[in-house]
Amino acid sequence: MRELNDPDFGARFLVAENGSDVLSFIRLIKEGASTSGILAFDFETNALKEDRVNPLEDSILSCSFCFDDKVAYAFRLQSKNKWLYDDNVVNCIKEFYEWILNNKNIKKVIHNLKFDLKLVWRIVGKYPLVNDSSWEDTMIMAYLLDENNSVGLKRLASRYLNLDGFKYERMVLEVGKISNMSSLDWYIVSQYNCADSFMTYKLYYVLLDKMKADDLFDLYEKLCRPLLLLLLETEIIGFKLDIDYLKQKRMWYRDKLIELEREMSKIVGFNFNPRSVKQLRKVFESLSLSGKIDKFGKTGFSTDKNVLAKLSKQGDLVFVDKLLEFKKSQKISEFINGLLEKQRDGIISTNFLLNGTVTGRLSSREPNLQNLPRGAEVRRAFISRDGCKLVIADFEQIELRVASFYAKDKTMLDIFKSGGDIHSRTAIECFKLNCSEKEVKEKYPDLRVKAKGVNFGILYGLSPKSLAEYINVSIDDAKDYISRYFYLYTGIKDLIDKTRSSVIENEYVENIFGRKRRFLGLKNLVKSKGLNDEEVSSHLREAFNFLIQSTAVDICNLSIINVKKGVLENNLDAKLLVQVHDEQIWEVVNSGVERFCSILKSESEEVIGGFKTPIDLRICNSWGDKYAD
DNA sequence: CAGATCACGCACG
DNA sequence: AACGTACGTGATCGGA
Repeated sequence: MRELNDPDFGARFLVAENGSDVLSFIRLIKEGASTSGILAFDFETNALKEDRVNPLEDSILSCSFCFDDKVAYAFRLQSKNKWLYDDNVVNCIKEFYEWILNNKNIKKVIHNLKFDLKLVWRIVGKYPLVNDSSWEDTMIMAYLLDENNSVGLKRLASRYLNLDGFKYERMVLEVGKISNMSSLDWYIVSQYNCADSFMTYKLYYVLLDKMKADDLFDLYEKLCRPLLLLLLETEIIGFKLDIDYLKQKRMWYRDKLIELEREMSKIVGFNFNPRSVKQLRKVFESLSLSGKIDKFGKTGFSTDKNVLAKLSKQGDLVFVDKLLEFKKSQKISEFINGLLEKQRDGIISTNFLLNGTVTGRLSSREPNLQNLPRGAEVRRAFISRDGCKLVIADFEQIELRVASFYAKDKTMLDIFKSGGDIHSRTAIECFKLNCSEKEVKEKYPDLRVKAKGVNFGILYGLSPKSLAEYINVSIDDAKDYISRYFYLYTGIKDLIDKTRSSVIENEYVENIFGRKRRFLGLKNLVKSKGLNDEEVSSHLREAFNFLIQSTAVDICNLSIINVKKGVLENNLDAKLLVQVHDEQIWEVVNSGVERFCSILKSESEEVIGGFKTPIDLRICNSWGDKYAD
């Protein structure tokens, strides 16, 4: 055993040097954690740089533990995915992690919970479920307290604890000069590891107090923590892919892109790379098309698909259409290639971030499963495992419903209550249509689409100018439409005004679940620059949109948690595979599908008492089935 | 010459 | 610019 004390931290950092040290550490930690009721822990893996880390594959180098503010323990685990100890010690280590998993009387505190629990899963093959309240994530706690700043452990330590965790990072980098931890001096890594679990331990109490003071504890306990554990399962099990289909499509698109490239070169008269904006501009010039483009970026005129679509409308331009086709195929093939690269044994697993947005939405990374192209082309590859179905649920127009809920707008509430068509109703009012709601869809489908744009645009805080551009009318007409909209839905207008004045006064907005979006310094900004300043109005738009977007997504996520709890209570086998904001996909064993669907309905459609949020529910074999009409 | 960074474009709700 | 995201590609630039 070696002692690497840190006077700045005021703590002892103890490092095991052999198997018997490990065994005695385990005894001490069990004893200490049982007494204090809390255990912070942290793993180091072989990748130091955040963007290269993969907890399902990287080597698990070491772990550290801290159960009071005096001492932290660290011991090594593996090197190149091989255990460093004999079987007896390895078994004790595994048993120790099982003990941690099973002991619900001890609070386990981790910075970035899902990451470390994936490593635990690799070691013992188990993970905690949604209803286990003995796990805490300081990263998510910090995020709820301050969505505007970094939630990195070192930054938090300096912000909240006045500790310089960065010094260890500097030491590690100094010794290593590279980002691969496995080649580093072990004692430096251990010190670093100890510092992490020590800081996590200390941070927990500080953040807990702050959360309670800020009324965020409920949101954390009822939503964030269960969601973390639920998504842990989602990420561990992954989504099954039809690999043969994807490989076939990859080939098909490879040929198609080459062919399109050839055809375009022939028209233009020289070879060029259609993926390059710079080369594309030259091509446009040589075809005398550049003069018709009125959209510009920092480096020249735009060649994006909207520009191309405009050009295409002006005349019969084979080249432009081929380029549009090329861009679309190029994009799809990027998705296909990405999936094939990242899948393992036919399973694709994403990483959901709970702190990836300022609105409480999740984000999805490596790969992003929340932005797959609509339609069956790519989504057809996402299939259920043998003996299972996919149950796909979509909340219908949840953001507009949330707006009507806050606004208590009678007109809008009535439309939703009676199952009316909100877009048609808006179209009638804005465009002075003289027909019934039902007739709009048939008689004026294009106006209904525009009204849909208005409905969503209002939630984003759209201006007359942008509306004018969007639906191609004069700014005066757009102004007229907007005032008609607000005349029809008076409550929405009031809600927007109320939200604006309240965010200026308080410098934050808060939704019904207590989630906050903070705008520090807004009051002074308004004072010095006025309400029409671009920065100010952008904050005000964001504030209103936050209220709607955050509430909608909190409802969706709470429904997921309720459904999963119902699944466990009823002993069903159903696992969430992916969440795309207002869409959830579950994998359900055939025999339980019917019961599952009724649980899903009952747990989703009234998350807030008295406020209905209906869902559209489908039973599918693949994600693409949704689009097969 | 590998790697970081920017600009662009585009996929989703 | 009408809110919130992730990411692949090409071009460019400066340091090993």
